[in-house]
Amino acid sequence: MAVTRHPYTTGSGTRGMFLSLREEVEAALREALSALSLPTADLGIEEPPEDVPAVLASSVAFRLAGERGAPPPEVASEIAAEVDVGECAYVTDVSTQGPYLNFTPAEAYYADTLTAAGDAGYGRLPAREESVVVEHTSANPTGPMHVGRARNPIIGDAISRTLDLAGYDVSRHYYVNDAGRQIAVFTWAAETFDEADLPAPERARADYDLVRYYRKGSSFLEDASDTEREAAESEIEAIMQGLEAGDEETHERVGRVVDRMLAGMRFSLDRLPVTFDEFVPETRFMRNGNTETIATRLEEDDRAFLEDGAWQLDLTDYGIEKELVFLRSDGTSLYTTRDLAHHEWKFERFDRAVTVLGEGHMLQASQLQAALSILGNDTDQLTDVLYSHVNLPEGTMSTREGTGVDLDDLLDESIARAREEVEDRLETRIRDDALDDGDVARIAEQVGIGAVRYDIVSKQPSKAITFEWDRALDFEAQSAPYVQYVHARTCGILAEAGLLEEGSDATNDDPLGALDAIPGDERPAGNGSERSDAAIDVEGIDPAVLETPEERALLETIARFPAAIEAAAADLAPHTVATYTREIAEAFNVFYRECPVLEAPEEVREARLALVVAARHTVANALWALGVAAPESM
RNA sequence: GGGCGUGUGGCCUAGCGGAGAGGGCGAGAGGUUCCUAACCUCUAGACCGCGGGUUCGAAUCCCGUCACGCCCGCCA
Repeated sequence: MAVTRHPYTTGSGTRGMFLSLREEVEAALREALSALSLPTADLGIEEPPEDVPAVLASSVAFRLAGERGAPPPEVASEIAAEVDVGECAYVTDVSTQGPYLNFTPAEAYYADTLTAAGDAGYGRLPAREESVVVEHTSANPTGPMHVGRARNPIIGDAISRTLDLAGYDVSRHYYVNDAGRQIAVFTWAAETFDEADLPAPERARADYDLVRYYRKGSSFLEDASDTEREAAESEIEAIMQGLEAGDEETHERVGRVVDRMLAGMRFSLDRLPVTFDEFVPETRFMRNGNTETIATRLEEDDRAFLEDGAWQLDLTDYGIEKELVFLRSDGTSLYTTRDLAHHEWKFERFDRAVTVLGEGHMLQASQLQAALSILGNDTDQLTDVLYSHVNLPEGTMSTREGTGVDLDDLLDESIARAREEVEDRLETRIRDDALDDGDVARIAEQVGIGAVRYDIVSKQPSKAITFEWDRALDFEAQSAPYVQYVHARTCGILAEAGLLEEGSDATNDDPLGALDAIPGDERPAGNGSERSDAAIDVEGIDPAVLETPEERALLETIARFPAAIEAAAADLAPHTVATYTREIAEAFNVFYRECPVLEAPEEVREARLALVVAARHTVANALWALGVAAPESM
């Protein structure tokens, strides 16, 4: 019996029909080329343009034309004649179109896709025995999160989710900078200045409260007289020395301020929602002596030298002109020295480490990699994902100077605009499902937050973004609501068919409850028990009745989802998942227009309902990977 | 000055060696007695910054050049 069902399934996930198809095509093509005594190094597998009725194609004939002494189309025919798809479960035919070989999927390709995507966990790849720690955000605890760095948690969280779906064992870390001069200044300022001399906080929250002291301290140091400054500097210096020496009282003083600040900042992150498995304090690596050990080990390297009393590392061997200072002349460590200890700690606990950081840290990051290598680590374990900061039209955003847009303000504004949108549409709404105030609030939250996240995650991190309100908060097509709407539409149909409990995600007054549509930190697991779901019995369904081009195109798009996750995980490129969501949303909308579901004849109706279920799972899980809510109604 | 990154229709963006360069916004024209029109269809608009090169084939690779961004602290 030919095994056509989930041939690559292990554990709870499946790699999907598209990847299976690709492997079959590769094998069949390789075999044909061998039979013709042609090289098989480059098979030229690619996805054909939209109007070509094939799922995969090959352009090998171009490359082999010279060797074969015949024009590419002729070589293509020759190869096609040799290809045997008899053993393939998912390929039914190979044909040529000029120099191209086109592979047509078999009926089982569509049938198995419909079955696989009937699982609520569709898109989850089989578990790998590989742990990854994703470090992201790690913003200095000196003030509220602002938009300039907002790409970090959003990209970092999407990478974490995508790796998770792809089968990795993922941990999310926030590395807390609770050492160093900035924090010493902050602690000194918080203990020194009087609340009465400060402006009112912008919000009643610890981070907005405390940042006033930090800003006050910074401006004081700029404007102070020499004697005032010297007095302040000696206190700041004392804090830094205390931290370096592992002094318990200093650590507590700093900790009080940092912990409060961080607790405040976490409110902003929770709204996205972005959460962490662990907050790793930088001082841990000073207190446990590892930073000191690192410095000692570095001193022993030939590339280390002492200049002006400071220990440095010559990194020209690694193509880095700028030497790395790892011990100041006063014997204290620097950020990178501690980060070295931090990374060795990560390497001991995880197979791989991914760090999401702003482009400004690039030199720093390459110095870190070089030094890690000198210390004998395998730096292939570490990958940096760099993003370009979000700037204002008038310049950069700065916590210290108080220039910039707070993330909270952006989210508030986005939700407010989304709410206006929902209310405007209420009047012309056709669907008879009587949204109540709770629904309006829920939808505004899901759409407002989703739009911000989607806007950021859908772009390549390396591209610069200049922040403009209207552009960031555009709810028109090619934004989160476009995709979210498709999910709501699938749910609408399923609810109408009695396959979904209507409004199941909308029945609470808790403002955070709106976030439940993202199954919290529960992952698409495969049992679908965490949320209302349409149980469809795929057994009695004949997928062959799904024969219109729109149905086929939608199924083909659904079939590619696991491959899209795999590629996004391999490249650490969640924006490609966003591109995918756009494609499936488009395919669904065309299907929706052309193919009535509920009014269709019995057999077609059942099959189309199964297709809607499959589309829903795919869209929901793709949005999950991006950290964008999937509303059941809007 | 050096290093890294980015340059795709008026604006934003995908594609990063192969089939007339996809989308979206904006502009123009249509579509709803029918599962939610936050939707769909059509039209106009691009010598993929510029100049060379490699290749059967370049937006994609290489070299040069220009523009913009970031970095070049005993800061983080």
